[in-house]
Amino acid sequence: MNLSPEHKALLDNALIDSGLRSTRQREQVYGVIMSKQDHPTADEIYARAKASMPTISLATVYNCLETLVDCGLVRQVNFDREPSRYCPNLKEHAHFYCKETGEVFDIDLSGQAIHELRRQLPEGFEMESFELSYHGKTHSN
Amino acid sequence: MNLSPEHKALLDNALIDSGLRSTRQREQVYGVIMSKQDHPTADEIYARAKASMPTISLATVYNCLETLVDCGLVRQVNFDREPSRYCPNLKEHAHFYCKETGEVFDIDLSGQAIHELRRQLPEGFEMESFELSYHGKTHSN
DNA sequence: TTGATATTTTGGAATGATTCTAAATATTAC
DNA sequence: GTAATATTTAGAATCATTCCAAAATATCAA
Repeated sequence: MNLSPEHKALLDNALIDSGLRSTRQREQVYGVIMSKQDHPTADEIYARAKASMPTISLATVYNCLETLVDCGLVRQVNFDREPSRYCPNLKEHAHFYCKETGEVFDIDLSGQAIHELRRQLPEGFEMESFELSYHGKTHSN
Repeated sequence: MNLSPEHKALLDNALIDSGLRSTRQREQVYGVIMSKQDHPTADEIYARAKASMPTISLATVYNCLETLVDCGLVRQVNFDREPSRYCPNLKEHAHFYCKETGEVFDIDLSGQAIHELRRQLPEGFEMESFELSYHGKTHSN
């Protein structure tokens, strides 16, 4: 729900650019993702979306998520073969997965680090994107 | 099949260290993975293993793969939510996934790059492993 | 060897995230 | 408003993987 005017405009423009329609459900799903800085699964997004739109279906949540990812408004993040998670942070960044709690944290990457990553690719490999995930534990202090 | 004596010893030691038994099936599956420098899925490993052990079952292939991964003899590699692949290369390295052909390539990482990756983690994040995968296209020349 | 015991293998059923389907509904352009 | 098109929906289907319980095998001690 409560999508800020900026996000609403961002969404509408992205949809129009892709020749897609603006719908209540797409707004709702986008709103759910933008309104909390975490990494929910489709099920979690479904639960949050239903809170203020009780008729939305899980299939629609999946449809909307695919649309949002394709439009570049949301990032899909996978850890091993666990259910996909969705990330509102569009900056080039990495993720840290805590084995103890299952929590996921965004990790900022320095320009130097990103440069170094690109540097590793030999001739003939044309990178379009990369995914970097750390696994481990977090100290609670 | 045809597991080299070195690999056979490696496997047996690793199994004993973990309190597990050496079986024909574990040897077979390990042999299949070590005998070709690629990134097969469980299905592909099953097909290759059956060629010289027609009675092996898919469930056993999955069991053996889990064992080998747990023993640290083989790496499990995931791209998005595609079927898991298995990698004989135990060096710390990255993967390049070609969107056009579906091929997977090992990418060596310099010590500097690995150091830079570790450097990105703030206080309180204790890394145990990382996964880095590049997506893009490969020039064929 | 020969059991006795624990582990492993096996085929088939179960699971669970995701995708598909086809009908109902909403959005857009005129 | 109406026609044309896109989207939503509930439920069925998919498919990689895991679970199950029975049969086979490996290990160990005598």
